Amino acid sequence: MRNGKSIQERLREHGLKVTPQRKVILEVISGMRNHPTAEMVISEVKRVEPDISSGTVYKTLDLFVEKGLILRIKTDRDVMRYDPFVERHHHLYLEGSGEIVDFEDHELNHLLEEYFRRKQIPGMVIEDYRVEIKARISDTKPSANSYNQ
Amino acid sequence: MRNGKSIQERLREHGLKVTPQRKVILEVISGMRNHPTAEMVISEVKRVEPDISSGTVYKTLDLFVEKGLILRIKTDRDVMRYDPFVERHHHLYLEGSGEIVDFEDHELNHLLEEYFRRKQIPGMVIEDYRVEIKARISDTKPSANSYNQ
DNA sequence: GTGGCTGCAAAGCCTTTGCAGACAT
DNA sequence: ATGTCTGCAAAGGCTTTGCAGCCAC
Repeated sequence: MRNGKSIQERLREHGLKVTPQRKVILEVISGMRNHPTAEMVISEVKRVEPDISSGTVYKTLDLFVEKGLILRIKTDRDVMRYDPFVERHHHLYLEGSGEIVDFEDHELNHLLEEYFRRKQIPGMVIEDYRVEIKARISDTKPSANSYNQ
Repeated sequence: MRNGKSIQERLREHGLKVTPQRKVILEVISGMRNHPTAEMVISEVKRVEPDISSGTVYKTLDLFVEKGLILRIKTDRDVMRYDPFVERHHHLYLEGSGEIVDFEDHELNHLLEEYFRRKQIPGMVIEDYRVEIKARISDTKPSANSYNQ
């Protein structure tokens, strides 16, 4: 509904059989823009439909990734995370909180498109790319730079 | 020795007590440029010094990451991987094999440096960034571009 | 001498798997 | 009608943890 297509349509378009569980899971994760862990998806899903089992959610998330409905996000520790937003975008990995925030910027996309159009890697076909940005919240002192530790 | 500093020096410089185990682990991982998993490091380490325990390797890898001697690499499934090469560089994630290959390119680094110098993200301090590139080995037809699938 | 490090093994945790029954098409 | 999906629970696999003894400084 957010993008004009019903949940059913989106499932069917990706060659998936429509079941109540899949509808709930896709609906729920589509609304989560915080790059949820499986556990976060599970608890949201169970809020809507308490009888869905965790195993089903795991299996379904795998399936959605495989079919391109969602992305699996790389993390350097931690557990698996998922992203319902599949267009090209980048990620800010926040130090400390461990939060992952979307970073979309037309200029950056353009820059990289240009670059990768020119740059060919011998023997390779580039399928996708994204920038992972490590960042931290700046100390709340907009007035001056603060050096700490 | 590869970069003019002894293993001991590198440990001490990073504020670490020098132990035989740490020397072996750092020595071994410094020579591995294939982004090894913990398991791969462990088996290499045990080849040199069979009595080092796996737990110690895990603890030591964590410590090295924390102290900035090595990097932990993001993967979207799979297990943890490590990278002894800490300068700015990018990663090619190869479809199929799951291999991760270093990608260094001055032009790309320059492009991004420029970009991030101009681009400030409000409330954030950018600490690091790298591009993750999803790629696959192209079919072995060097003569012409090959369109497949 | 002492705080930190190691080895060992067990525990922990997230995720996957197997299977019988239920369901979508 | 049937091939697939679900729920349940157990198994799996990687990583972490606790603790006693040892070691680097």
